Amino acid sequence: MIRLYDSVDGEVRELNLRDPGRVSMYVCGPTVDNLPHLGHGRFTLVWDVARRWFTFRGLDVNYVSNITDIDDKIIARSLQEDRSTAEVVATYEALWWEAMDQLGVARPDEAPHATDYVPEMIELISAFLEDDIAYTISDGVYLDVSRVPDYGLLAGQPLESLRVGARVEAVEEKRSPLDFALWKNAKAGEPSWPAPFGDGRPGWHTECVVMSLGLLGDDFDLHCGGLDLKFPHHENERAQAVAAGRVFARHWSHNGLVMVGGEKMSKSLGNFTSLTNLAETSDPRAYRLLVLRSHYRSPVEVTTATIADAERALARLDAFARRFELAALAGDTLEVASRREWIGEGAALYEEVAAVLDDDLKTPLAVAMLFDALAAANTQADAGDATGAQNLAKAINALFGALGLSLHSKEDDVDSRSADLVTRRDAARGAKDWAQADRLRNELVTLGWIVEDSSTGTLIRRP
RNA sequence: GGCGGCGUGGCCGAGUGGUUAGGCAGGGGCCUGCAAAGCCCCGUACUCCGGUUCGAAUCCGGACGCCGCCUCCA
Repeated sequence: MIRLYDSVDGEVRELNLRDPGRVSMYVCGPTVDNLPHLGHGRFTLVWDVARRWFTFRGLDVNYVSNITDIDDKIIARSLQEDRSTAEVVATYEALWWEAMDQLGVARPDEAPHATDYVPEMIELISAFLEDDIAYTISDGVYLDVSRVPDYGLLAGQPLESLRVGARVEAVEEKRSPLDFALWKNAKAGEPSWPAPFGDGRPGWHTECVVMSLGLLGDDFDLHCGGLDLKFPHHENERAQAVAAGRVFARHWSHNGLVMVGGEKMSKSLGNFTSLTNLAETSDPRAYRLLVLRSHYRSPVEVTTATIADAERALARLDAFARRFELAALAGDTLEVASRREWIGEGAALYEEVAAVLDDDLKTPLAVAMLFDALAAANTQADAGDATGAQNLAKAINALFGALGLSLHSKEDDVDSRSADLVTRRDAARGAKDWAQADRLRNELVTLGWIVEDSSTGTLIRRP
């Protein structure tokens, strides 16, 4: 039984699935108008972990996450870069998937593009106009939120208090400042699609409702995204579904934001670090570990210091993997618990970790338990209980793998010159010729190796 | 102004009515020819003021500070 916080109820409750054993989840994806930043990294990591965990527990997960490929920002970028919106989209979408691969975020089962769903959006908007739920003004078509029962459900506020808080009205013709654009009339030089209510392009809130319902069907299980999308984006998605008489998401879940210097990281504040830059300056697994060590709903401060902290913790995990010769897990294939062996203390560990992860994905607790288990396995091995330690180590590896974190004990390619130096050093050490052994060690260090002595002789690895 | 959330040891970051979260850093020890790496051990913290309680960092009230959303944002 999986329990998860629901953003509408404001409490943790059992994940009540439409079809038992199957999870349909929709995660609001990026607008590809710029380099993906750490905030995007967090939401993709958080929901990747959720997906992996559900799968690990034997649920059949259908994971859909969109790519927004038409939007004001994309148009602005195409003007700025003096090339077509299609080229802008191609560039930044490629960078997006590259960043996802580097983070070890598994590809969604489906990654729909907004522009592939324009006919469906037009159909929906036409129906709204027919029912007078939407209205046309000079620059486009808007949804009349007063026609939507329970508008404000996600915001946790009634329509009236939202209206009071609404900021400067951009379009005075709107009936209410809260009414939002379903369709934006085409301007010269902008991409547009023909529609009975005028050529133009879809508003942001319309694509997600069409794609989520289209691919997952009515009453799908889980709608996820960053906390900053809760209102108005998700509110407006839901408003359209309700207005169309469709049953929308059974559960809503939102991840906390990435903070930098106490402020939210965002495109609009311009205080972002790109994932591309992160991958260049650190082991991408460090960010996953950092994300796992904070609860998904909490804000997390990401700095070079906290990333470096995670990298050092990772070094310890890697050393553990080397000691127990653990297989590298957590690739593109999602792990499933039933395919692994759980023996002795490993089985007990799995029970404990599963209990906290099933309960609102308490990854920080799970990670703490895994570190405790790591120390226990080391102690057992030191005491000579190789079998017990190995069982525990395998479980630890499998559970980190379940969360998408690979403890890789990868072998570095050793060139013949280095291999020769290793052989000669072992010979020198055998002959207790310490001066020669130290000289050979220095040579290896100069070649960029970390040199370690072991019971089987000199070991070298890359930093 | 409305709604939501937060304030924990040097840093990051969990959790909880009374037993050490965990990681990193730091200290000690083991191993080692010396190193390196690794392993083991060590921290008694919870913004402030009241209250409830045998007992609160954990519950309640208040204060102060901070953050998010109400505008595009993951």
